Amino acid sequence: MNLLQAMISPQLEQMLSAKGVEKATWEALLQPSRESSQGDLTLPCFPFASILKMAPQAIADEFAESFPLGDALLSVSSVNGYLNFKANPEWLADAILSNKIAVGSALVNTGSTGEKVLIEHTSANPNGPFHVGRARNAILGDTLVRLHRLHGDDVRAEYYVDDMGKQVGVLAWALEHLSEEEVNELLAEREPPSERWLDKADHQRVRWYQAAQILRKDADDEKKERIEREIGKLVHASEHGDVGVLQAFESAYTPVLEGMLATLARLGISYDTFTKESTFVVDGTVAQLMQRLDALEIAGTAENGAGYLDLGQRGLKGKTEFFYRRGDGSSLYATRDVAYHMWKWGESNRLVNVLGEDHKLQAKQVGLTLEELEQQRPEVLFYSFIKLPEGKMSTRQGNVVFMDDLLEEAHAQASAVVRELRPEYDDEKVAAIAEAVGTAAVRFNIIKVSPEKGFIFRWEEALAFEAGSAPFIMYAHTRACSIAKRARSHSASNIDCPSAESMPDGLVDLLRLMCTHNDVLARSVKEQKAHLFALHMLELANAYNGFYRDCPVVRDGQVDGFAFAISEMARRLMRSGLEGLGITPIEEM
RNA sequence: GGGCGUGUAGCACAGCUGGAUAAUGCGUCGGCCUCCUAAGCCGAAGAUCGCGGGUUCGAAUCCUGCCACGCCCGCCA
Repeated sequence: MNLLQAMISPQLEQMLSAKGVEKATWEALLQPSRESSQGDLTLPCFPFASILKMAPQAIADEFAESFPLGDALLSVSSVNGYLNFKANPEWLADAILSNKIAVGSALVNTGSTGEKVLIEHTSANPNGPFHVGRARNAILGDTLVRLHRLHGDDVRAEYYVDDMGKQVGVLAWALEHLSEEEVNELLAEREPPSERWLDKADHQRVRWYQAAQILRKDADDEKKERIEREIGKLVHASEHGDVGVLQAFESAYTPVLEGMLATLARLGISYDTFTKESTFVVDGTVAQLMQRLDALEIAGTAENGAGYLDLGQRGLKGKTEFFYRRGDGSSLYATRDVAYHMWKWGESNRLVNVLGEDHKLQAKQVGLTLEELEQQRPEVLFYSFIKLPEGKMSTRQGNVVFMDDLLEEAHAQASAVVRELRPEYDDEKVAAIAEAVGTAAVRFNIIKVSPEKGFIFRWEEALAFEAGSAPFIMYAHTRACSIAKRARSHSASNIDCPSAESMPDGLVDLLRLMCTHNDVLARSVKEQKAHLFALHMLELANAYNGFYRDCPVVRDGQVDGFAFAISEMARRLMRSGLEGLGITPIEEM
């Protein structure tokens, strides 16, 4: 609790330095109490024992005895060598009601922190619809974008469009050379495409891509060779910046990308800018970059003229050669990525990338190369893949759960719940609630676990609507909304803060939690850990439910001005926090 | 073989810049709707923190060895 920490630190410093304990030795030790029953901040006194030649318990006793309480503290106690500081809830209430807790907005760039952040996420190859595995990137990335905005950073969400190279080349080749009948025949053994997505280009065109992949693997040798030659020619042309080929690629993938973006839009995910990979080839910066790399001390040349950096000299273990130019002189994906990052550094002063764990080595190579060019490396958030109980998801092989299908299913199940619980709602209202709840549940299920944890997708977990899920937080928010609606139609008493002794637990817990809200957000953004904030939002909702239980706002036609003011502040924090997680804060459900 | 990551109650997951009785959800068992939305609230049971060493006043957290799982080790993207 930074609010409290700022209050007691000067006093602590004075008392400890008088005893000869430097600030550096205790500052990091003062931390939030583990158990809320213990207090709000705790200082373990064990490390001081050897300096002061006293038992930890005795040190804690002495400080507890002499520490001045002032307005902010309710108590300072000594337990087993720990010094526990408990905030006075009256002081916390005052801090909350005098706007010391920032509510913020996840939807607009206020730039109040002065920090400019460019977050690149998703950047999926535009060759087919999003499956749940690929969507983890977008959900993680978009949540980071929103949390940074909520925190007050000036954020730009960027999608790097892979508009050249093999994947798009295969798609373009297939659309050019394969008829619908051929595609259907090649995919005859696969599950037929869903009727639902007949008019969605990502679902349609991916079949051409899949059919081509089958041909590349299973056709007779002569045909295989011919296909590889044709695709290779396209890829080669694209990598040399052939404008005609790049345009053909673009018309092949654009409808697919649009379909993918439509899926993401349903999840509330959008981008500020799209940058095409080919940009840096066409404008010559990649060629310039390769010349600069050639001149580096650690650069080397292979027999066929290919260029590489020996990153082993910079500490890279394992395979130390990083190739940035092929024997034919063309660039590689990673080379273009270096050029892209150099450009990005010109656009922003903090770079964050969201990448799958399979990109770890590549990101390291790009990072080391950037440093070699006297640039900084970006911050990277890696995530593990989402697997199906049957194994890994793969667009190529077709064993996937499509995001579009998951969202439909989520909507349907949420809809069934609303109809059962609120039979009085009309169809339109049910649909709106079901959409908000369904998409929120899907997002939250992914965001609440830490990214490096690989997890297995299970329908029943993705569609959980109970405690521990998005609807739990949404529900607490609707409670606050309905209280507000009711309170506004009654007369209210003055805002008089009750005495600390008369406050029920539910109120105290909520006050304390609200006072950590900004701390958690700051840490979440600093460390790029969205799940910390997600879990905090669950706690906030839980605390609001406790407040709801213990503190009636409207009683006997009279509004308790203080309780209402606290409820309103909690409602605003829940609202902006929900938006920060990409959840629509609906007012009824 | 090498590099990186993960391993915490039946299941899932937090904590991992060392600090008190390892937090939470699902599931299980028991209680609460004449009272601001019960998608809720209250309570109970359930954990050799993968295994073995080490450092420390103190280890789920740091070091080390081993085991299991995942990802990577292309002049692919």
